[in-house]
Amino acid sequence: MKVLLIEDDELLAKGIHAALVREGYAVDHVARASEALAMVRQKDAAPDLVILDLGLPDMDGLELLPKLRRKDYDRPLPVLILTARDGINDKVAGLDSGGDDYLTKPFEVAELLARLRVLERRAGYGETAVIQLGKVSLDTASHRMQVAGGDEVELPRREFALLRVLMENPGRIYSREQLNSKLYSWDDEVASNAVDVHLHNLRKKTGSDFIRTVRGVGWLVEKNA
Amino acid sequence: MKVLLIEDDELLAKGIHAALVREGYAVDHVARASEALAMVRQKDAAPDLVILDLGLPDMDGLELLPKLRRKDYDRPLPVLILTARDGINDKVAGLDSGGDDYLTKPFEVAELLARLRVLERRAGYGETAVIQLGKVSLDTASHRMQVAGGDEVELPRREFALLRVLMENPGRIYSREQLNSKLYSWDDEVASNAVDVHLHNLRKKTGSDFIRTVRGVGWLVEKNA
DNA sequence: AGCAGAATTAAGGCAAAATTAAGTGCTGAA
DNA sequence: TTCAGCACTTAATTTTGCCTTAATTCTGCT
Repeated sequence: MKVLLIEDDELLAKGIHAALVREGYAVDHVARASEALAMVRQKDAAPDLVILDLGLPDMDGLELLPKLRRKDYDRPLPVLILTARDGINDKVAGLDSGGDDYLTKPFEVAELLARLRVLERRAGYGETAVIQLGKVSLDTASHRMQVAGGDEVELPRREFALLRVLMENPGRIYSREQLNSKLYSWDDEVASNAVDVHLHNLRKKTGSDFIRTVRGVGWLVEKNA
Repeated sequence: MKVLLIEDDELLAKGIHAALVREGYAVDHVARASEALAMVRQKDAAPDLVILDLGLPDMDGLELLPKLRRKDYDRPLPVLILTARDGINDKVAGLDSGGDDYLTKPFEVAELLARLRVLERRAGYGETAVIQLGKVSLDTASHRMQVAGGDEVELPRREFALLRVLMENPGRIYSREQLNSKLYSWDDEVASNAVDVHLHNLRKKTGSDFIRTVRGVGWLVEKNA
């Protein structure tokens, strides 16, 4: 699930960015309306959701909004609008009909995440309970995995967490440290090759070519097959 | 299934509370709107249904209604509204669209229970009164269970509540904390392995492979067989 | 060849879950 | 009102199987 974050306040952007990444979203961040339009027009890398802060330097946010939406999408592109708590609210509220939502600053990060989930659902991204990549599919509700017509296998906690991270962002390389921090809470960091072992055990189940190694950098699963 | 009862008449509240508990619901009871909002915001222990008496001391019930709903992001939160038989009815009826229901005082407890079941069903908890999964079927009205041509057994309250939660969302894993919050109300939280014991007793009746364990995560029943 | 990073393997510790049994309280019947 | 029986909780004990550790082998790169 790719999110385009349009926000010119560096600090705020950083915070939101971090929270989104932690939730497993892929995030593109831009600070100007023109860049935003460019991102939206990309063929294959277009975002699935937009978070738009009104009050950008180069264009009025409300002006940008219809342009974001106007593209020839197969889906409506849902926009979560961030706005200060003042008169602008009224205008924004009027826009709400479009399948978008808005949030007044200041807000809790948890609420932002919740609203995003609602938007996703409304836009027809059914609960992404099953991630399917190549011959491997992973059911995130039941923690079970299936390989190309084989039996369903239940994955233990850590293996599931690991595979989920990799499959939720196919094509992205995760370093050993990143995987460690995804699997372990900060206060129980692990001082050995536990991740390697879990990777090994996963590969026994997925087939050895599903998780690729990039020596010296990290691991990934391919975006397509 | 956890119900939040918002009612300032002590006597009435007591009666409803008892009836609900007898049915196997976990009940949280509050007398003021502010407390109600606090309950709804709880992460894992949020209620699944609300019974709201209009005419609270600290806030107009109709005012409270949208606030209740707004706070629940993941599912629509169904509300059963209790109201006196007078002019207010009209307004309430107008609100009905939201998937809620209302009941005019005085009413029979049996009717209240029936309406609750309707609300549950409408909110997508159980399609039907009988949930059937593999060789096990559960009648949510009579609390009876049947396994593959065996005899019908009546389940005790807690076992019923537990099995119901699991069977209403097959394929989904419930953690120990989640099950606890579904079975017990706030002021009665249990500090031991009661859930484990009920699971054990259920498995004696359903067969040991019907409820599956995901170690370190929780329990589930299979979506299909 | 040598080295660093990655893969493999096996074993032991340990936390989570299952099990059992006993005790408490409630309910309904005599 | 008392008593019997059931449901439920508590607590202690056993069992299970995941996770980590650590030692060793393998691989690709310089």
